[in-house]
Amino acid sequence: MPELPEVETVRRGLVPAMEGQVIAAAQVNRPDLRWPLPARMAERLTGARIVRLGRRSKYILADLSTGETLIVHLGMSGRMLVSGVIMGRFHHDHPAPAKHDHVVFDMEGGARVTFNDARRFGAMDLTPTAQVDRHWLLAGLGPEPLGNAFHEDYLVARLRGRMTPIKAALLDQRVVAGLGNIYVCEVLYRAGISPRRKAGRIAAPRVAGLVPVIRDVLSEAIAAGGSSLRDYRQSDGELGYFQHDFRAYGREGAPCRTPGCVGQIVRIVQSGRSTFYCPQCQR
DNA sequence: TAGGGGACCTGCAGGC
DNA sequence: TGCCTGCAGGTCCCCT
Repeated sequence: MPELPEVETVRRGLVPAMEGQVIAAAQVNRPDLRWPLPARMAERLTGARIVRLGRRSKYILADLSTGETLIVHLGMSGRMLVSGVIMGRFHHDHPAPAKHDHVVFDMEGGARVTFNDARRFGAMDLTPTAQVDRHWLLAGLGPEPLGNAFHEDYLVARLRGRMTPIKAALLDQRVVAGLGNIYVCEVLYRAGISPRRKAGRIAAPRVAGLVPVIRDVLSEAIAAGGSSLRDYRQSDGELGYFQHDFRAYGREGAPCRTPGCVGQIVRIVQSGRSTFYCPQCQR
């Protein structure tokens, strides 16, 4: 799935087409995504202006003039595709409907935003904007990794005593919100920490050292437009480029890129998820 | 309470 | 060419 950098890239791609614009029509083609879409969603969205398009973790949040916020999660294969905008100008040419186009937003300005999700792991919900932080999907999330609440002391304290592998601990959205399988692999590779290590057994200075690495990896990925693997595309259909910078993920059998290391990247399975790391230099 | 694994759904790649 | 199998970026839920 799109992880934080991919979701942020999608959000930025949607801003010109959606922020400040009125939803002229919303069409629900299939209401049974991961969970059923909210009741009368099309009616509740039609005529609403999107006041602000934000993000929390891997969720896109569209604050509406009606006092509600539309929460969108892309799941593993969800896309928000924009049509009808070329070089910042609106027109009314849209591609033919495609399989898995589950929700379509026609904006008053002429843009069309289509939510397409083959695997239907994605989700949408509507909730009062004033209470969005208390929504059950968002209430338990940890701090944003690029925000001020995520710092060295926090992470050291949060992982103290935890006997789960560091890989699983960083994937825990209650610890830090927005990391997924790919970027956790990259972070641990750059930090030189084995994904098998028990989180609570890693020395505090090394745990603290994860914070700037996490920030760097995510910032670089956002700057590159995310990474395009299998299902993910940006909102304009373009590919992201960060996958070209992967040092561990997907490189099973390839030589380690750490200077002076003669090891090879190996793939193991942790909690049913692929983990890529170098056993030589990740300790 | 924490941790591990299964399930959800569909498309794609690779092997036969 | 067609069928079968395994795998995939997330996250909830159940069991231990």
